[in-house]
Amino acid sequence: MLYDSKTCDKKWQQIWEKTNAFQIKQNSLTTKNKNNNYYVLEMLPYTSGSLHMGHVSNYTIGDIIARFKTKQGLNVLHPIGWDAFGLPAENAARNNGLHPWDWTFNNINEMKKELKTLGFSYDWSREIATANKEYYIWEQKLFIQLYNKNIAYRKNSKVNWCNECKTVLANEQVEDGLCWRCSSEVQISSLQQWFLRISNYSQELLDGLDTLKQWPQRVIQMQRNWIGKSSGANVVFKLKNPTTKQNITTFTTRPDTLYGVTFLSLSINYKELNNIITPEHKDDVNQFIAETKAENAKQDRKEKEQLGVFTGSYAIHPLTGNNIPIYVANYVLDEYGSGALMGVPAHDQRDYGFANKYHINIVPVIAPPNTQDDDSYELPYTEHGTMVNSQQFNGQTSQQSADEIVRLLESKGLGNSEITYRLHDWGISRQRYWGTPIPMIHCDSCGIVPVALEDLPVVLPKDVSFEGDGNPLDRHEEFVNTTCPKCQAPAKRETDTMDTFINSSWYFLRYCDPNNDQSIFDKNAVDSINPVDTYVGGVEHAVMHLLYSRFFVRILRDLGYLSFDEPFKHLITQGMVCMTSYKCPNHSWLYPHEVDNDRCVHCQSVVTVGRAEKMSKSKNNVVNPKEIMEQHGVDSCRLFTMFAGPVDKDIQWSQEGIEGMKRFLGRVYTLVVQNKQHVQARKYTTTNSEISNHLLYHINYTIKKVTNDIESVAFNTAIAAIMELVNVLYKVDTKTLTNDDRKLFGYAVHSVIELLSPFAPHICEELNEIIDGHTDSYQLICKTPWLKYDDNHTTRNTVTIGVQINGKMRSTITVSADASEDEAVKHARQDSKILGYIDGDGSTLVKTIYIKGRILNFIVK
RNA sequence: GCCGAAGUGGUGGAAUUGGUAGACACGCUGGACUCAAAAUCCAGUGGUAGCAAUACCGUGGGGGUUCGAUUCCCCCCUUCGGUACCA
Repeated sequence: MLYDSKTCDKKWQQIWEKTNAFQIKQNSLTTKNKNNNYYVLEMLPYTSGSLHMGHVSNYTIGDIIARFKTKQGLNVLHPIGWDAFGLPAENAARNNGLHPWDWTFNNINEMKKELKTLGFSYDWSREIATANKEYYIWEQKLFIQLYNKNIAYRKNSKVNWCNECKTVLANEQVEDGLCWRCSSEVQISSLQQWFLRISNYSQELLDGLDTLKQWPQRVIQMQRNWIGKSSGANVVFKLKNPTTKQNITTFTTRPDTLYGVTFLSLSINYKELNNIITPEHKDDVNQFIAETKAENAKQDRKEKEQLGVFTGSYAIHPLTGNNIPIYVANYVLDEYGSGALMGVPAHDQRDYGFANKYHINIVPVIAPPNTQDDDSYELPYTEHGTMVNSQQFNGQTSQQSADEIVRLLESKGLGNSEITYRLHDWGISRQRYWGTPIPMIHCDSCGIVPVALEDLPVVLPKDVSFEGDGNPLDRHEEFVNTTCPKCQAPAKRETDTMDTFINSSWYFLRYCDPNNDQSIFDKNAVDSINPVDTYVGGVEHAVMHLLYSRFFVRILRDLGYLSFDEPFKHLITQGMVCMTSYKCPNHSWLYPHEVDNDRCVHCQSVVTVGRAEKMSKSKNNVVNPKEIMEQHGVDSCRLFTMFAGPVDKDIQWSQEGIEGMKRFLGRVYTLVVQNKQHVQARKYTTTNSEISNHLLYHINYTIKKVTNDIESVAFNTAIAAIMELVNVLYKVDTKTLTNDDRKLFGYAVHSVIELLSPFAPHICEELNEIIDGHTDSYQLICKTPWLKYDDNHTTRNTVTIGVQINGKMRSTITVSADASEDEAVKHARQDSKILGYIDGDGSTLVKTIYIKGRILNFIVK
């Protein structure tokens, strides 16, 4: 190895920093420059303590694009910051006695140091941390505006409650229905909490998905299903012996199946339930409810058997007047629809199972199309078809009948058409310390009153105690006790803080104007470079973070802060970095370096080698980026994570793999340094010699391939193409070349550095300096323009195509790229193997299929 | 459970959108260089049979469409991500 990655990495990182190579000028963020501005963003890191390989791969993807777009002449914004609020900081405080503030900012310092040794092209002057009051003041101001517009509101909602710890538990803190800390049983209790009306935007968030042409289809699909629009109808069932004035309203997406309703089922929390159960069924139903609640608290997501119990009451079918038994069932959701379902066992899988179990009637009302009267068909039949057993609708198609049945119900006042969404309002209250304080005050006489704007920010106090139960803010007298802004009477401050997803729903806008202390951000600056052109992050954020950000941009738009609809134009979701785990029978999980030849280095026991899975500290299957950088250099590591596979797939860490990358970089270094004179004398010329044509093809083909592959985020194949070019250049014997061809060869070698520079920026800067450092025109390679290609030289003149007999590969022929079918057939007929099949005994050629440049297929009989 | 993905040699992966399966790497084998090793360079490398030419098999499993399927359709298996208070 001729070059020393350690000193080289550091040298260029310092030069980039000293020359402010990646800072973008604030005055360039004006809508006049919109076409020349480009925004590359990676999801902001949570301040967990140290970087892991997932971060490295995430930020490398963004960095490659940022460097590529810069070389293409665009004005690139590439910022970084910290997602600093959240539960883990509070857990650290309880476990280690470290204040969340200290824990978080120590972590930021450490991670920042590590990030800087990776040489990413960040504009560090725009760094933000969401736990700073300069950041969260704007969330508080916004919250008050949303409260005044009735987008923020309070309602009762359920939480996991641990009676032992006297605290609300996150879902993550509940294990098998038990508190993770004290293992006591978790209760579900109800609290007044703050919500944002994201449901007002359900339809718009759904429609917006159609405009996101550069998002992965799977993410679009997940969001679409998450919003979960269904069109259908409300159907009202009156009670047979009314014990309450309330009718039961059910929601159905299939009003066409109404005549097949043979039971109703209610959720265990149905509000009128007590009035519906008959006295003789009370004990059964109450026992069932208790069992179901216990079962639900377990939170395992295994398949649960559909269970129910009869209430003793009957409803009246709105069209037939039949008696319909009413059940309570464990599979009815109370958040969706009205908490009541109409059961149509003949045409719904779940209802069918339920009816069979409890011996309820099954009445088919839709037959598959073209079914004869005496045909039998399998139930449940869930498709559309022809109406049967449905009075005047018999014989019609079910699609047509659906509308007519709804109209009939409407005329009787027993139903209406309705659109529902699965998406429900966003609960943003957290009964926790480490978050943005919700700027509200509870006054005995005035009720809920927003904090006066001039009193913002409501600063999160530092002097809190984590000894004791619940939210530390509740015990902070100074914080809690305040005066009502309206009547000046003593009042209590809201102690709930905001969900951290709020912090990450708008940070990308603040980067555009991070130091503004007059306003959340300058509208012109934000409009000049948004939506974010390329956004890179994990697919685990497909729904929540990415949906909340889309919601926030719409809120801000409607308040006049910006003038676009969608936050992210192109979304790249990257996979996880995985690693094999090793377990020793005596020493539990081992680090990779504790394993030698599948044996534990401590006790020589044979270790269990697990499948590669997400790197996690608990399994010791982690590699520390810091050590890798020191051992192998930044560029090898970047190259490995990008070469290991497509960016959106999980990659498996491998020691051998990174050594291979190091070897490749060594080859590049040697190639350039050994041919220094030719590269310095480089010139793009053509002499029409064989070698000249050969080089021209490879130069232009590779530039085109790498350019297109970066545009389509296929970094693994881009790197492979550069490797191929390097292999080709190694085979050239420069001694036999003419002077002109040698200059072209120099150009080819130089193009390797240019093309590789977004991927391996440090070594390419070094080589660029070795070649051109002494010249007047020298500039950093991160600033030199991206290479152009000549499309006349990106394809070969001759191609080798396959020759098939009846679709089976039998031979290949080499013909000119645009050879006609006749020419190709003529060539193939000179091949004795082929000839044997075509003109062999008893075989006749019946058809020839020729696809230019691809395949020649003879069909013989 | 529900929603969304993935499955190709010993390994990671490639395959211009239905057209030569295995590019590029890792590993392995052999060779060159060396007193030797490392490093480097060169060559070979899907499986089975064969000295070879070649033949057959082969993209998680089973079926289908097609002259031709890793690619399109149906069924199944396994693994992973999300599931609204982890971020």
